[in-house]
Amino acid sequence: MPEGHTLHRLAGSLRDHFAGQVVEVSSPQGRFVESAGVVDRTEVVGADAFGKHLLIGFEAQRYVHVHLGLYGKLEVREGAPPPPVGQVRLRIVSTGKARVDAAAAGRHPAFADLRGATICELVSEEERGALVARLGPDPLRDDADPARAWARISRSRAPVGALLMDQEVLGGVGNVYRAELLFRHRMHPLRPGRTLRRGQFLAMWTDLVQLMQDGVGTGRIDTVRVEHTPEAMGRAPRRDDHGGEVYVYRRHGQPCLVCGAKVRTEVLAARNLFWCPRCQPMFRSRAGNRRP
DNA sequence: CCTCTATGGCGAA
DNA sequence: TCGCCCTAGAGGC
Repeated sequence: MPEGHTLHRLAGSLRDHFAGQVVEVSSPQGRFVESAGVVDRTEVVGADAFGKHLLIGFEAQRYVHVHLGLYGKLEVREGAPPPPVGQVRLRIVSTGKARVDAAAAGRHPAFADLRGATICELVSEEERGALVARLGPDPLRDDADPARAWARISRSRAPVGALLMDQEVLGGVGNVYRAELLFRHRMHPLRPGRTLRRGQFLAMWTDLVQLMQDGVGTGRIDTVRVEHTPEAMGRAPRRDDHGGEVYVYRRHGQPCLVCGAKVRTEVLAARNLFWCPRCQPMFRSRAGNRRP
Protein backbone atom coordinates (compact mmCIF):
# COMPACT_ATOMS: atom_id res chain seq x y z
CA MET A 1 0.00 0.00 0.00
CA PRO A 2 2.81 2.43 0.60
CA GLU A 3 2.86 5.35 -1.81
CA GLY A 4 2.80 8.89 -0.47
CA HIS A 5 -0.92 8.92 0.27
CA THR A 6 -0.52 5.98 2.65
CA LEU A 7 2.15 7.74 4.68
CA HIS A 8 0.18 10.98 4.94
CA ARG A 9 -2.83 9.02 6.03
CA LEU A 10 -0.78 7.23 8.67
CA ALA A 11 0.73 10.49 9.90
CA GLY A 12 -2.77 11.85 10.41
CA SER A 13 -3.86 8.73 12.22
CA LEU A 14 -0.83 8.85 14.53
CA ARG A 15 -1.52 12.51 15.33
CA ASP A 16 -5.18 11.77 16.06
CA HIS A 17 -4.39 8.96 18.45
CA PHE A 18 -1.12 9.93 20.07
CA ALA A 19 -0.24 13.62 19.72
CA GLY A 20 0.14 15.27 23.09
CA GLN A 21 0.20 11.96 24.91
CA VAL A 22 2.89 10.12 26.78
CA VAL A 23 3.32 6.72 25.11
CA GLU A 24 5.07 3.45 25.70
CA VAL A 25 7.48 2.56 22.92
CA SER A 26 8.88 -0.94 22.54
CA SER A 27 10.32 -3.37 20.03
CA PRO A 28 9.00 -6.90 20.62
CA GLN A 29 11.06 -8.12 17.68
CA GLY A 30 14.22 -6.75 19.23
CA ARG A 31 15.89 -4.76 16.49
CA PHE A 32 14.80 -1.36 17.73
CA VAL A 33 15.04 -1.94 21.48
CA GLU A 34 17.78 0.50 22.30
CA SER A 35 16.27 3.39 20.36
CA ALA A 36 12.78 2.59 21.61
CA GLY A 37 14.11 2.93 25.13
CA VAL A 38 15.21 6.49 24.41
CA VAL A 39 11.70 7.71 23.59
CA ASP A 40 9.76 5.27 25.79
CA ARG A 41 7.42 7.10 28.17
CA THR A 42 7.94 10.42 26.49
CA GLU A 43 5.38 12.55 24.69
CA VAL A 44 4.48 12.28 21.02
CA VAL A 45 4.64 15.85 19.75
CA GLY A 46 3.47 15.14 16.22
CA ALA A 47 3.76 13.00 13.11
CA ASP A 48 4.45 14.11 9.59
CA ALA A 49 5.00 12.59 6.18
CA PHE A 50 7.41 13.79 3.52
CA GLY A 51 7.00 11.75 0.37
CA LYS A 52 7.13 8.12 1.51
CA HIS A 53 8.99 8.97 4.71
CA LEU A 54 7.20 9.11 8.04
CA LEU A 55 8.63 11.08 10.95
CA ILE A 56 7.12 10.63 14.38
CA GLY A 57 8.16 13.50 16.62
CA PHE A 58 8.83 13.01 20.31
CA GLU A 59 9.76 15.56 22.95
CA ALA A 60 13.36 16.77 23.13
CA GLN A 61 13.50 16.95 19.31
CA ARG A 62 13.80 13.24 18.81
CA TYR A 63 12.21 11.61 15.79
CA VAL A 64 11.47 8.07 14.78
CA HIS A 65 12.01 7.81 11.03
CA VAL A 66 10.02 5.08 9.29
CA HIS A 67 10.10 3.97 5.68
CA LEU A 68 7.80 1.09 4.79
CA GLY A 69 9.63 -0.02 1.67
CA LEU A 70 7.74 -2.42 -0.55
CA TYR A 71 5.83 -4.39 2.01
CA GLY A 72 6.11 -2.68 5.35
CA LYS A 73 2.91 -2.12 7.30
CA LEU A 74 2.01 0.24 10.09
CA GLU A 75 -1.20 -0.72 11.80
CA VAL A 76 -2.78 2.04 13.91
CA ARG A 77 -5.85 0.95 15.86
CA GLU A 78 -7.92 1.75 18.87
CA GLY A 79 -8.01 -0.68 21.74
CA ALA A 80 -5.45 -2.64 23.69
CA PRO A 81 -2.55 -4.09 21.73
CA PRO A 82 -2.75 -7.86 21.03
CA PRO A 83 0.16 -10.13 21.92
CA PRO A 84 2.76 -9.23 19.29
CA VAL A 85 2.07 -11.76 16.55
CA GLY A 86 4.77 -11.74 13.92
CA GLN A 87 7.74 -9.50 13.89
CA VAL A 88 6.65 -6.22 15.42
CA ARG A 89 9.70 -3.99 15.18
CA LEU A 90 8.10 -0.91 16.69
CA ARG A 91 5.12 -0.72 18.99
CA ILE A 92 3.62 2.49 20.32
CA VAL A 93 0.94 2.24 23.01
CA SER A 94 -1.00 5.15 24.50
CA THR A 95 -0.88 5.48 28.27
CA GLY A 96 -3.80 7.87 28.66
CA LYS A 97 -1.43 10.34 30.29
CA ALA A 98 -0.60 13.69 28.82
CA ARG A 99 1.71 16.52 29.66
CA VAL A 100 -1.29 18.76 29.08
CA ASP A 101 -4.46 17.14 30.40
CA ALA A 102 -6.65 18.37 27.56
CA ALA A 103 -4.53 16.48 25.06
CA ALA A 104 -5.62 13.13 26.43
CA ALA A 105 -9.25 14.03 27.08
CA GLY A 106 -11.73 12.00 25.09
CA ARG A 107 -9.07 9.85 23.49
CA HIS A 108 -9.50 6.13 23.27
CA PRO A 109 -6.61 3.81 24.11
CA ALA A 110 -4.70 2.99 20.96
CA PHE A 111 -1.64 1.22 19.66
CA ALA A 112 0.53 1.23 16.55
CA ASP A 113 2.48 -1.82 15.29
CA LEU A 114 5.17 -1.63 12.62
CA ARG A 115 6.23 -4.69 10.59
CA GLY A 116 8.50 -5.29 7.63
CA ALA A 117 9.74 -1.73 7.26
CA THR A 118 12.92 -0.93 5.36
CA ILE A 119 13.83 1.83 7.80
CA CYS A 120 13.02 2.31 11.46
CA GLU A 121 15.54 4.55 13.16
CA LEU A 122 15.88 7.30 15.71
CA VAL A 123 17.05 10.57 14.16
CA SER A 124 17.94 14.03 15.42
CA GLU A 125 16.44 17.33 14.32
CA GLU A 126 19.45 17.86 12.10
CA GLU A 127 19.16 14.45 10.42
CA ARG A 128 15.47 15.06 9.91
CA GLY A 129 16.26 18.33 8.17
CA ALA A 130 18.79 16.68 5.88
CA LEU A 131 16.29 13.99 4.92
CA VAL A 132 13.54 16.48 4.12
CA ALA A 133 15.95 18.67 2.16
CA ARG A 134 16.96 15.96 -0.26
CA LEU A 135 13.39 15.06 -1.19
CA GLY A 136 11.63 16.62 -4.16
CA PRO A 137 8.33 18.49 -3.74
CA ASP A 138 5.55 16.34 -2.31
CA PRO A 139 2.17 16.90 -4.03
CA LEU A 140 0.46 16.29 -0.70
CA ARG A 141 2.19 19.12 1.11
CA ASP A 142 0.85 22.68 1.07
CA ASP A 143 4.35 24.10 0.90
CA ALA A 144 5.36 22.01 -2.13
CA ASP A 145 6.93 23.92 -5.00
CA PRO A 146 6.34 22.19 -8.34
CA ALA A 147 8.89 24.49 -9.98
CA ARG A 148 11.64 22.50 -8.26
CA ALA A 149 10.44 19.32 -9.96
CA TRP A 150 10.05 21.07 -13.30
CA ALA A 151 13.61 22.40 -13.08
CA ARG A 152 14.86 18.82 -12.82
CA ILE A 153 12.54 17.28 -15.42
CA SER A 154 12.99 19.98 -18.04
CA ARG A 155 16.77 19.57 -17.92
CA SER A 156 16.90 15.76 -17.98
CA ARG A 157 17.33 13.30 -20.80
CA ALA A 158 16.03 10.53 -18.52
CA PRO A 159 12.61 8.98 -19.28
CA VAL A 160 9.74 10.82 -17.65
CA GLY A 161 8.69 7.46 -16.15
CA ALA A 162 11.98 7.30 -14.25
CA LEU A 163 11.87 10.95 -13.20
CA LEU A 164 8.40 10.69 -11.69
CA MET A 165 9.61 7.85 -9.45
CA ASP A 166 12.83 9.63 -8.45
CA GLN A 167 12.17 10.81 -4.91
CA GLU A 168 14.61 13.67 -5.34
CA VAL A 169 12.45 14.94 -8.20
CA LEU A 170 9.00 14.28 -6.70
CA GLY A 171 8.34 13.01 -3.18
CA GLY A 172 5.74 10.31 -2.73
CA VAL A 173 4.99 9.08 -6.26
CA GLY A 174 5.20 5.29 -6.59
CA ASN A 175 4.65 2.78 -9.35
CA VAL A 176 0.84 3.00 -9.37
CA TYR A 177 0.58 6.79 -9.48
CA ARG A 178 3.37 6.87 -12.07
CA ALA A 179 1.63 4.48 -14.43
CA GLU A 180 -1.77 6.08 -14.01
CA LEU A 181 -0.62 9.69 -14.26
CA LEU A 182 1.21 8.98 -17.51
CA PHE A 183 -1.87 7.27 -18.91
CA ARG A 184 -4.18 10.12 -17.93
CA HIS A 185 -1.87 12.54 -19.71
CA ARG A 186 -1.39 10.34 -22.79
CA MET A 187 2.33 10.24 -22.25
CA HIS A 188 4.70 7.41 -23.10
CA PRO A 189 6.77 6.47 -20.03
CA LEU A 190 10.04 6.46 -21.97
CA ARG A 191 9.68 9.98 -23.32
CA PRO A 192 12.69 12.10 -22.27
CA GLY A 193 11.92 14.62 -19.52
CA ARG A 194 13.37 17.55 -21.43
CA THR A 195 10.87 17.10 -24.30
CA LEU A 196 7.89 17.90 -22.06
CA ARG A 197 6.30 21.30 -22.28
CA ARG A 198 5.90 23.26 -19.07
CA GLY A 199 2.14 23.32 -19.45
CA GLN A 200 2.06 19.55 -19.73
CA PHE A 201 4.02 19.15 -16.54
CA LEU A 202 1.88 21.66 -14.64
CA ALA A 203 -1.27 19.84 -15.75
CA MET A 204 0.24 16.58 -14.49
CA TRP A 205 1.17 18.17 -11.17
CA THR A 206 -2.33 19.56 -10.66
CA ASP A 207 -3.81 16.18 -11.48
CA LEU A 208 -1.40 14.41 -9.15
CA VAL A 209 -2.30 16.69 -6.25
CA GLN A 210 -5.97 15.84 -6.72
CA LEU A 211 -5.41 12.09 -7.21
CA MET A 212 -3.17 11.81 -4.18
CA GLN A 213 -5.47 13.88 -1.99
CA ASP A 214 -8.27 11.52 -2.98
CA GLY A 215 -5.97 8.65 -2.01
CA VAL A 216 -5.41 10.11 1.45
CA GLY A 217 -9.15 10.35 1.88
CA THR A 218 -10.03 6.85 0.75
CA GLY A 219 -6.87 4.88 1.49
CA ARG A 220 -6.92 3.54 -2.08
CA ILE A 221 -5.58 4.59 -5.44
CA ASP A 222 -8.47 5.26 -7.81
CA THR A 223 -7.61 6.94 -11.07
CA VAL A 224 -10.34 6.11 -13.56
CA ARG A 225 -12.78 8.79 -14.66
CA VAL A 226 -16.48 8.35 -14.02
CA GLU A 227 -17.14 7.06 -17.54
CA HIS A 228 -14.57 4.28 -17.08
CA THR A 229 -15.67 2.94 -13.72
CA PRO A 230 -16.84 -0.69 -13.47
CA GLU A 231 -20.43 0.50 -13.06
CA ALA A 232 -20.26 2.71 -16.16
CA MET A 233 -18.61 0.01 -18.28
CA GLY A 234 -20.32 -3.02 -16.82
CA ARG A 235 -17.20 -4.89 -15.71
CA ALA A 236 -16.37 -6.52 -12.41
CA PRO A 237 -14.67 -4.24 -9.92
CA ARG A 238 -10.98 -4.82 -9.40
CA ARG A 239 -10.10 -6.74 -6.34
CA ASP A 240 -6.46 -6.95 -5.40
CA ASP A 241 -3.99 -5.59 -2.91
CA HIS A 242 -4.46 -1.90 -3.44
CA GLY A 243 -8.10 -2.24 -4.31
CA GLY A 244 -8.47 0.85 -6.48
CA GLU A 245 -9.73 1.23 -10.03
CA VAL A 246 -6.89 1.89 -12.45
CA TYR A 247 -6.33 2.19 -16.20
CA VAL A 248 -3.06 0.34 -16.78
CA TYR A 249 -1.26 -0.62 -13.57
CA ARG A 250 -0.87 -4.43 -13.57
CA ARG A 251 -3.30 -4.70 -16.46
CA HIS A 252 -0.74 -5.84 -19.05
CA GLY A 253 -2.22 -8.13 -21.70
CA GLN A 254 -5.70 -6.83 -20.94
CA PRO A 255 -7.59 -4.41 -23.20
CA CYS A 256 -7.17 -0.70 -22.58
CA LEU A 257 -10.34 0.68 -20.96
CA VAL A 258 -10.36 3.55 -23.44
CA CYS A 259 -9.23 2.16 -26.81
CA GLY A 260 -9.12 -1.62 -26.40
CA ALA A 261 -5.45 -2.03 -27.34
CA LYS A 262 -3.44 -4.51 -25.25
CA VAL A 263 -1.80 -2.85 -22.27
CA ARG A 264 1.97 -3.33 -22.35
CA THR A 265 4.59 -3.82 -19.67
CA GLU A 266 8.36 -3.47 -19.59
CA VAL A 267 10.95 -3.32 -16.83
CA LEU A 268 12.69 0.00 -16.24
CA ALA A 269 15.23 0.30 -13.42
CA ALA A 270 13.97 -2.89 -11.81
CA ARG A 271 10.37 -1.65 -11.70
CA ASN A 272 7.49 -2.58 -14.00
CA LEU A 273 6.18 0.03 -16.38
CA PHE A 274 2.62 -0.29 -17.70
CA TRP A 275 1.18 1.71 -20.57
CA CYS A 276 -1.22 1.64 -23.48
CA PRO A 277 0.72 1.74 -26.75
CA ARG A 278 -2.13 3.46 -28.57
CA CYS A 279 -3.21 6.05 -26.00
CA GLN A 280 0.38 6.82 -24.99
CA PRO A 281 2.46 7.06 -28.16
CA MET A 282 6.03 8.36 -27.93
CA PHE A 283 5.25 11.10 -30.42
CA ARG A 284 1.89 12.72 -30.85
CA SER A 285 0.68 15.11 -33.51
CA ARG A 286 -0.79 18.43 -32.44
CA ALA A 287 -4.20 17.11 -33.38
CA GLY A 288 -3.40 14.24 -31.06
CA ASN A 289 -5.17 11.03 -30.33
CA ARG A 290 -8.52 10.92 -28.71
CA ARG A 291 -8.08 12.00 -25.12
CA PRO A 292 -8.32 8.97 -22.77
C1' DC B 1 4.34 -27.62 1.51
C1' DC B 2 6.57 -24.77 -2.15
C1' DT B 3 7.49 -20.59 -5.35
C1' DC B 4 6.40 -16.18 -7.00
C1' DT B 5 5.28 -11.44 -6.56
C1' DA B 6 4.72 -6.66 -4.68
C1' DT B 7 2.62 0.34 -4.24
C1' DG B 8 10.76 0.77 -2.37
C1' DG B 9 15.40 1.81 -1.94
C1' DC B 10 20.15 0.88 -0.67
C1' DG B 11 24.78 -0.53 -1.65
C1' DA B 12 28.01 -3.60 -3.96
C1' DA B 13 29.84 -4.79 -8.44
C1' DT C 1 22.23 -4.16 -13.03
C1' DC C 2 21.82 -7.22 -9.33
C1' DG C 3 21.22 -8.92 -4.64
C1' DC C 4 19.30 -7.98 -0.46
C1' DC C 5 16.30 -6.26 3.15
C1' DC C 6 12.22 -9.21 5.25
C1' DT C 7 6.45 -9.58 5.04
C1' DA C 8 2.24 -11.55 3.39
C1' DG C 9 -0.95 -13.02 0.07
C1' DA C 10 -1.82 -15.80 -4.11
C1' DG C 11 -1.36 -19.77 -6.56
C1' DG C 12 0.74 -24.39 -7.73
C1' DC C 13 1.73 -29.29 -6.29
